[in-house]
Amino acid sequence: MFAMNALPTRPLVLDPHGPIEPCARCGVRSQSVCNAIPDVDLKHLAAASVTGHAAPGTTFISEGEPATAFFNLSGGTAKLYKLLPDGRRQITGFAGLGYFLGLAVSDTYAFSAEAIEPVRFCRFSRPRLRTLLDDFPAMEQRLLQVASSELVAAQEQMLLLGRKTARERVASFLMAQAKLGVMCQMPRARFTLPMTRGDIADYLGLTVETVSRTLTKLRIEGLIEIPGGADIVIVNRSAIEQIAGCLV
Amino acid sequence: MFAMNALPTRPLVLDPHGPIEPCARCGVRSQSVCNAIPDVDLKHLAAASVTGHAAPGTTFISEGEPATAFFNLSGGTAKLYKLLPDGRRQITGFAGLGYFLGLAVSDTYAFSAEAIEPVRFCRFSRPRLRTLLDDFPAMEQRLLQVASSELVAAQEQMLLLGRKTARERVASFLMAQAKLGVMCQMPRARFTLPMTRGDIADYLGLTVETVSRTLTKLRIEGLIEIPGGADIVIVNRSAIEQIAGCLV
DNA sequence: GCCGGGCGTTGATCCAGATCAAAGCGGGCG
DNA sequence: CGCCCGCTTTGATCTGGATCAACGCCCGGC
Repeated sequence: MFAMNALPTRPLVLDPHGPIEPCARCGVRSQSVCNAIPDVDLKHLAAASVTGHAAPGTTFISEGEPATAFFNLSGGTAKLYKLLPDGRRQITGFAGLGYFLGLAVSDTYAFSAEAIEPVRFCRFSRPRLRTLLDDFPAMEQRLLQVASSELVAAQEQMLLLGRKTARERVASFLMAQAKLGVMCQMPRARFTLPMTRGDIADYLGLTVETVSRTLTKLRIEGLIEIPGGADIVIVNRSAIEQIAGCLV
Repeated sequence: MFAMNALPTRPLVLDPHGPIEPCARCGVRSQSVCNAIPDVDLKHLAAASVTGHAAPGTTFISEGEPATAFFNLSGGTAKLYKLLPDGRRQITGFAGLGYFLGLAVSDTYAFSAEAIEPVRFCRFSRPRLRTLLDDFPAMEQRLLQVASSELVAAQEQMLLLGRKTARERVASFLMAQAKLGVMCQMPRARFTLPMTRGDIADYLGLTVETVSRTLTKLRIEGLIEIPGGADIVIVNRSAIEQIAGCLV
């Protein structure tokens, strides 16, 4: 809950004698809004959603289309973006494991979502989710938690887009990627970027050329290594953090 | 609710025979999350909050400080901003009537808030609000609605900051200001900006000079008029909308 | 093996907006 | 009333990142 105590995280260990239901065996339930539903009620959760998938390059949510459903990612990564009429694109975020997609007040999606790695998801129709939320206020509470933390992330991104230099943006991005999925732990020194340079550029409000040049510069300075185009090794974490300009 | 039907808006008309309580007489209840609380329970709402105010220039929320309370604005306007260590500032939004402030997952505020017009607010301590939300799930639902729409606005602002030109940013800003508080109606052709050029610059990711020059250019082109420094008249709305690049 | 296309890098040049500088212009206060 | 200070505007110049251009690499299809 926004600034309230976080709900306890459900351990990944599964009860082998428990019900054999999709949701009970879901590996990402512990990381998603679904863990607000108690085990005994998982059948309602399973009944409210259908699973699906999207191949890389596939757009499974289109900005402006009627918002008929919500998605909960159970595998892969997607990019979320908005377009200007002339094709300029701003990626507003990358959605990974457990990410809940589709929060929107209006009747149409406010952004598009395209898979960049093979994506698997649970799909909730609007009425189904509404019913589910009415039955399980804890899930609504969890959604508010999620929305609040995304809001904080969005504000951080506004600071980046409005006031940081290219160098600071790239450093911030690298630190954020290093910390991905490693809650409350040391950021990983090595990781693989699932997105292209073009995606990074559209996320950071830069051009491909600037992203490439900036990464090269950091590499030449010995702050990072780039073994393969997509792999990054943070050699000097504190320097990158300092360039990033704040915690992030 | 995110993409669900909006809750009915409570009419401003007050029952003269109703209870004489601060919340019952609150002029902005109809526009705030408080209207999720039914009339008969207003005494709980009133008991959970205390009113306060902040003079222009006063910072009443400081980024990084312990998040001890939430605020609901009942008068005036505030700017919300984040700072970089060297003083660069990004205004993430302006909070007006009925705006709910303080949504944050962590224990500290993620942004600062400073009054730009005399601000009046209701202040909820965290435990009090938690109790209130547990007692009135409808209010939690309303908060999720609010958070979702702010998220959409934040994404729109990311598009602006990452991909729009100065001219497009200023035009978008003017359209947004024209539409402020005029839900589902025609935007006002004339309005007064409560913030300085510097604030606008820090909101749009530009400098004061660029904001000033861009406004002057729009004025010379006959698209707007600027009778006093703070007053704006939209002369050619469709042209401004077109420059803004999309609905906004 | 060869070809083609997407991605990434690097170089040269350009320009929108930043920076530096200075002059109006109110409006509050002594 | 007049001064002062903060806001705004305008002008001159500079520059970070965009744009334009070209090439290398990898990989998948034939």
